[in-house]
Amino acid sequence: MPPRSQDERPTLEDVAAYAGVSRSTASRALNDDAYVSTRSREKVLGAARELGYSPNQAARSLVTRRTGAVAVVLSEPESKVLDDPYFATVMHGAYRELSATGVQMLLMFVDSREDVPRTIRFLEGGHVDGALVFAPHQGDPLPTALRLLRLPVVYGGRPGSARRGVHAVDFDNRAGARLAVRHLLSTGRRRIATVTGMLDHPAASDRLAGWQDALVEFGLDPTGLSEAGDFTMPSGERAMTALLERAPDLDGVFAASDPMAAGAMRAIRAAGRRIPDDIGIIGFDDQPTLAPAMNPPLTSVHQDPREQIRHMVRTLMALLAGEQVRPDTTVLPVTLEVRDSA
Amino acid sequence: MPPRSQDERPTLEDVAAYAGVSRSTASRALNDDAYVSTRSREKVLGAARELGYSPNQAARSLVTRRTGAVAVVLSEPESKVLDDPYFATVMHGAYRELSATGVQMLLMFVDSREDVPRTIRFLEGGHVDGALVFAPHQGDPLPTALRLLRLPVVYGGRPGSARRGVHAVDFDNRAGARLAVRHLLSTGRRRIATVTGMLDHPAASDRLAGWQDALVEFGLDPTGLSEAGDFTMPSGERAMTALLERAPDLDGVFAASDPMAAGAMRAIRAAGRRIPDDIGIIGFDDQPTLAPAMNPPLTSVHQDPREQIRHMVRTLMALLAGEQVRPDTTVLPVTLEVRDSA
DNA sequence: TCTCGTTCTGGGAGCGCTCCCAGAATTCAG
DNA sequence: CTGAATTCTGGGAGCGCTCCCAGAACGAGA
Repeated sequence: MPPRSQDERPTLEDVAAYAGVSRSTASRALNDDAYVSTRSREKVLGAARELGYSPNQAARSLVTRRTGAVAVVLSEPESKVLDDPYFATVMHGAYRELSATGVQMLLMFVDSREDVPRTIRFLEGGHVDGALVFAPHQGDPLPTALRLLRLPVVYGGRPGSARRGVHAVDFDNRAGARLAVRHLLSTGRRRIATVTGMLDHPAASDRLAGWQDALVEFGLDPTGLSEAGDFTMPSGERAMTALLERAPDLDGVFAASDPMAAGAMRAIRAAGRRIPDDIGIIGFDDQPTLAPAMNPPLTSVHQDPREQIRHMVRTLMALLAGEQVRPDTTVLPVTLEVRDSA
Repeated sequence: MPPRSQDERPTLEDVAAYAGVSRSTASRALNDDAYVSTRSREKVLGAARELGYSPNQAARSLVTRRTGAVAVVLSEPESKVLDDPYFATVMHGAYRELSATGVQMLLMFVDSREDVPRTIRFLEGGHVDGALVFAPHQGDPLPTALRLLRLPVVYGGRPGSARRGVHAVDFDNRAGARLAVRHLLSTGRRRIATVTGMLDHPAASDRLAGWQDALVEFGLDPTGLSEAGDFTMPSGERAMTALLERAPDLDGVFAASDPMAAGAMRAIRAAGRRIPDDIGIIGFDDQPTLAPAMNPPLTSVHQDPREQIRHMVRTLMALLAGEQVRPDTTVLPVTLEVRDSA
């Protein structure tokens, strides 16, 4: 064996030679397998430290057929990902949870249909051991495509093209909406409208359903009090303007997202109505940069993305460990964060 | 060679056999090397498509000593990353740019000093070919640690522990601040305060310097009109309250971030002053979810993170291609987005 | 026709690791 | 003290790929 030059990375062979043992023993010591004497183990660990050894991941995964990496896939149009701090939280949380288990995180964005084949090709290319997927839209082709892969996948949120038999971790959007509307009702309001998100989005339709639940259970008629937005601020403003025109007597609004609530507030103000005196308003998501910064601070339904990602990672890890996990959707609770807007 | 079972991934050998050529020829065809006949190339490409072949990245990088992956490192305390849509934009932009050149993106967060050794170990472990690093704090140990690695690195923003000889892409924070203050001056305001970010952050001190520049060049005295915040909303409110107490006659504020501007607005309102009538206010970053959503919509210094990441990726790619790029800091221009707050 | 240069092809080696297996060293019971 | 069980070790094979090199095929010019 030729002596290895200074600036080349040491290999397992080098560590073994330095420790005076064989390659096999060195490997066993470093991966703490059984059947290694304390003496050898210590020599190997010492040698590794001294030489600054770090295993070549490529060589390792070539033989183990494991990459030690997991993909986090965000299937959302660009604007959504950019504007929504929820995704930043998710990414950060995923990183924390994954790196705690020694797994690397690969980020992938799927902006449009054209990105799907590339993404599939990558995922089936054996670059990752599993995937955490956020693909909330009804028509999203990704979940269908993923079905055909033999790759462990856990979804964040109910996947739009939801078939049975997938692992998913969702928030209780419906209960959250009920919570918001009941709070408005409890302050004496009776004409409560809603601005919905895109209804091909399960979270949006769940929130709409929750709003309706609460009104109906109180004996109120929801007809004509719902207007569609697309989760963005301008859409909230537009929808609210329409609602105010249609039902000038309304005294409460539940917006299915915080930015839409912000838009709605502008419309309300433009119509010369006061918040919360004339109209109470509640958002959803409790975005930490937005909701408390608004004027007045926005009452909003709070969810914990960190908790969601923790569940997702735990499930994926169990799957990777070969455990037989029953495919199911875990539903996480949400709470109401009361501020000044209602 | 035993026949490969249905559910195993095809290898290059399989593709070659299917196409009736050798492994070498198949490899050349797929990597479009020179010296492959059109006939063979077509047969190989057809076989690959038919078998659903995708190369084993581990095997490839074992021999090429290239991983085809780049790390994006965010060295910021958790809260900052969570709250700042800037980072979401950066991540998304980085993904776009990198995947366009066929490079995978690995995300890493460095929340605290304890994360540094783990990060270094990973980066020197040969998992990635290079790194894009955002490490803005003065005392951040990461840049120093990275110096010792033979790994191509490009910084986003002037690295805090800035030594000469690194590649970096920064925004013109100082000019941006001047722009903001000059705008306030142009509307007749003369008592213009500033709420700064953490001053161990180069961007914060540059913005402070720009504010001072503009006042001094106009013959005004900046003394006593600056108060430190930490880029967050509560800190903006606190700083503004202090400023109003100290200088009740002030008629303009330049906040070094949008959330601080939001906080400052609350303080101004709490003091019974009107925006922009009594006091004009300008932020920095032009956060798309925040600035236009505020009441009144916030005038803010606009920067384009996408442009920054594009530059960074381009530089890193040149470095990886072995080009001799002179280490230097590229400074990108910023503009003023005028809305209603000033 | 034969040569020579060019284009193209296939086999072998080897990247750094893990896993298997045979055999050496050690322990322990009888 | 012997023979088995147990613990430990080292060498070989091979993961799937790229790269090198020798040689085959194919022209064009003598």
